[in-house]
Amino acid sequence: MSDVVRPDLAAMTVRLSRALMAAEEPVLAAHGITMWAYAVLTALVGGPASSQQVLAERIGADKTRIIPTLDALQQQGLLDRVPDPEDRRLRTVTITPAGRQLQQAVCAQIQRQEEAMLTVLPPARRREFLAALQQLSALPSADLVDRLRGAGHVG
Amino acid sequence: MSDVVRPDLAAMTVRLSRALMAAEEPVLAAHGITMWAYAVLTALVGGPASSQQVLAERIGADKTRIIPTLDALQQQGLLDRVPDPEDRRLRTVTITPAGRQLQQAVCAQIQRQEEAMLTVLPPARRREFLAALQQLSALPSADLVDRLRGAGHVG
DNA sequence: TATTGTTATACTCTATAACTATA
DNA sequence: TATAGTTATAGAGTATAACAATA
Repeated sequence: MSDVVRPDLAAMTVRLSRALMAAEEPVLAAHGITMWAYAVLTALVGGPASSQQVLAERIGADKTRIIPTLDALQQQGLLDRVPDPEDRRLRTVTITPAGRQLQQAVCAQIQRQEEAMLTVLPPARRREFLAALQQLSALPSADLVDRLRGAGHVG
Repeated sequence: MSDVVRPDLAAMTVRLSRALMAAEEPVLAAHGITMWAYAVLTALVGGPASSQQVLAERIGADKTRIIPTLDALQQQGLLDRVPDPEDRRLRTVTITPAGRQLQQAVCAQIQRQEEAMLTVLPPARRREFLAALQQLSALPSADLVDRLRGAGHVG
């Protein structure tokens, strides 16, 4: 199994990620939002965040890092920050209809681009690639790390 | 085709990349080299680089960015920089036997970790995932960008 | 003059640590 | 006292531009 020569996974995924992000940039710019803003909106599509910290963790960011982004999005009317009546330290973050609409528009355009790239892959391979990617990236971070660290006990 | 809901490719690959890089760090540190140093050594395994600029481009870096890395690797006896006799502006960069040995050791350890992670995938899916990743990351950057930008003219 | 390797500077991004308010 | 949100500061990482050597 290990005598098959291949580049490291990290090298390949980083390379791919860079190309994908570079392709996203003009789309995002055309809609007047940043990559982080898009990440925030996408995280809110599935439902409100009970606090800004929870929201930050959900997108792999620090709580301090998303504050300017939240300010901008709120000013643009794309999300709301409402103090939690039960604990006024917390702010529930909710996407607005305008925010949802923008996210959907950007998402559709980005995924259209991605599909164009994926046409290089034969249909079956493309299907399995997407499934594998979803499966791996759906793992909790801790699980991913554990699996990576646990090399040697390969069953 | 486009009514299948999935996260953006970039979101998934970036997430994966971060986990993979985090797992590589302790391995690299244990061998006394950085991520960029490992990238340089890996790029040289297949053969010498005709110039530092060529080498930099091969790993997606700027020519100025890898100079401290090259200094360190040379001092560690892991690569050689030899002025090209035909054009003394150029420096041919070659990996040394020690460098090759180190790269192989690190690579083996990293890929053992990666294999452990990939065991979550059914065998067929894992095979297609690796094949797809190699196919996509083997595309020249320009091709990748073109394919991404060219959404709509899907042939 | 144009290009490689090098260095130095400026800029962006990120992480850390204080500060305010609520509990 | 502990925690959420905020702000400010410091640090790492990156990009840009200038410089010396060679063509």
